[in-house]
Amino acid sequence: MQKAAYKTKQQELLLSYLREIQGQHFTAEDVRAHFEAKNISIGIATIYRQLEKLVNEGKIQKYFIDDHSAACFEYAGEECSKNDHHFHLKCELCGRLIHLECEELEELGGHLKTEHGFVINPLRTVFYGLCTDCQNQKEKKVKQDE
Amino acid sequence: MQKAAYKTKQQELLLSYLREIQGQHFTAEDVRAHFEAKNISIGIATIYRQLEKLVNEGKIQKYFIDDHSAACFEYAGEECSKNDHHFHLKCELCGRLIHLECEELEELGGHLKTEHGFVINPLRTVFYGLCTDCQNQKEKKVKQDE
DNA sequence: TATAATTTGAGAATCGTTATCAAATTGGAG
DNA sequence: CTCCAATTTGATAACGATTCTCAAATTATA
Repeated sequence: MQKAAYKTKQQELLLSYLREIQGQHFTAEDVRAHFEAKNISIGIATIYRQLEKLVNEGKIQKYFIDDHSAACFEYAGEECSKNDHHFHLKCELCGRLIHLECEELEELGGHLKTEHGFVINPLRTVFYGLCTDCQNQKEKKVKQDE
Repeated sequence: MQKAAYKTKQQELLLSYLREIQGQHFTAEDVRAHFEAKNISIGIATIYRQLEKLVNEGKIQKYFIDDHSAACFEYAGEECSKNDHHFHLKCELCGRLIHLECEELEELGGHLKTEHGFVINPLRTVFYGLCTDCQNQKEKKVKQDE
């Protein structure tokens, strides 16, 4: 038996905010700050609860980007959230999170499945490394240090 | 100027333990528990400090596997620690962490570099998904629920 | 409008990790 | 060996993100 779901003001407020910032990454604290700035009071516990619910429903994604810092969420939109299988690249230097849609990367899933018996979850998997800009910056820095 | 490095008992104890569990994953807490069991007292702060130092020296690797749970370390051995570029698969159901050495996966690095200008860091990147065993278990469970 | 189910939110609790700082240890120099 | 300065240790406090608790508020329903 499913729990009956009660609709609340807080849930609606959150959803409408998500639509506003569609495609952007945000933390629970970002949400809290947004509503505080608008003089709307929503408890942080409620925010975490609702975000978790939305994650479980597949409506938003949750990423663990930085070591032990805040979890990062993303609302990709009503339609694409379930079918959109893009991967994420995270630059370890500038912190940028890059969306990546790539056939070759999708093939990777097939390879892991057939050769290693592992079914990858693109919603959860993040590739860490250096983006183009930061590679250049790093080179410069190394030269400076020499 | 480099800080002079003083050798301490605690450092030696830690290193010899690392050699014991070479290739296995462990947390700071695991280390503490190990020494407690042997009635050797090493402060948790020291363990964290030494592990961090070894990470910076490239002697051990640090992984962020589970959401906000403890960081996971690994000592791959004196020789190979720097060249060893294996990836990790993490099963979201049973929590198992799987080492994966795979040429095709190494090619992935080349592709990301040439096509997307992104240099991947295998030490940091973890593939999430389901291992073979858990795929089967999950199927069973789904059937049960129907 | 009364009732029961559900959600909220303030604040406490948790947990891994880092910071603090006095006390202990280390490695040289004399 | 002994003294000294540099470094490391460890108990404990602090931290920050998140979860828990539970009474009060809100919601759907009869």
